[in-house]
Amino acid sequence: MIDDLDARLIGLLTAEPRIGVLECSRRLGVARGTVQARLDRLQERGVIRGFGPDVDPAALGYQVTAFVTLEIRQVGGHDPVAARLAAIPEVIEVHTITGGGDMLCRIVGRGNQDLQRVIDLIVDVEGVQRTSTVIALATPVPQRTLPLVRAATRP
Amino acid sequence: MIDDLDARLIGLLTAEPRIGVLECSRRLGVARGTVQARLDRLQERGVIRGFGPDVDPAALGYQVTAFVTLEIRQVGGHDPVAARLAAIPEVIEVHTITGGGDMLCRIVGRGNQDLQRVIDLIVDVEGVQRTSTVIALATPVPQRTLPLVRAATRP
DNA sequence: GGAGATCTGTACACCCTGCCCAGGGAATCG
DNA sequence: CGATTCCCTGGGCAGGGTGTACAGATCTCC
Repeated sequence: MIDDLDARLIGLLTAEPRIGVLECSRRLGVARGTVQARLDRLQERGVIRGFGPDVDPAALGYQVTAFVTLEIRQVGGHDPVAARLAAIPEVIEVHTITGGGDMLCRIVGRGNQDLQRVIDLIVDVEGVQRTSTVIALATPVPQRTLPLVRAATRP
Repeated sequence: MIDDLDARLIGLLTAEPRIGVLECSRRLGVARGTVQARLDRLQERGVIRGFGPDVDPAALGYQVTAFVTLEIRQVGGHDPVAARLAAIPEVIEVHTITGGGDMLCRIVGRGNQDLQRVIDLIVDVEGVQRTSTVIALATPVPQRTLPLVRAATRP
């Protein structure tokens, strides 16, 4: 599925995204063309989705993160609700889920008070019946995929 | 906080991460030095954390995502638990939270059966008392920050 | 043992990057 | 109001990276 060289390449790019293909080849001890081919294939296969800028909401003033579990009215299905949620900028991510709730959203706000405003926006969404919110106080493990990449490596 | 030009720049880089500074300046209709300066400042201020490769766990074989709420034993605090969770590659993200539970983790697995293995690993973590898992069935809104960037723009 | 895939080393043309500078606005401050 | 400061522009320069192609050496799997 993934190679040791691939894993090291991803690790290197994660640690220092600014370096180019040539520098990668030097650090990894392989030819430049190899790095280029690997990168192309990783992107082709979808392992690497892209190199988009990693924006920090906190630096934008959105310093509070919360997770909202939604119960929605069964008629109409999830899609219309998801579409309306997507129209709210502070809604960062939406999943449909198993279990007690129907959907799980990650949202952000400029503060606890602002968070209330966002939650109100969500409650007002057509089809949403009940919400339950937990606030993220700290993030001991920020989002990461590197350990996964290493774990997925089969030499 | 953030400028319209900044927002357009981030939007452009999100849409086409491969383009360089010069191409950005052409598309935005500003001087190259300006783009360079903006980018530097955005990174300096932490708005852009970096340009790391965006790895898709699904393409690595981890096709199931789930959210696990943990209750932990109060003695000892969160940190030791977080450290042990961080040692599990399939644990992608950990937050401490308000409300019924104490921690919220995002985890992935190669399938529902593999997910059970990961959950067992978490249950076995010293200090974890109870867990409650919801599986993500679909992701109508994948993680995004662009709308936030636009919302944060003050001209 | 052979076919197909992959890596290496190299070469070439192009143009992008990082950096610096002088000048012109525009906004802020006293 | 004048002065200061900040930011953008347009330009130039040196250096090196990128995309691409190709032949030969290895490797791998059937």
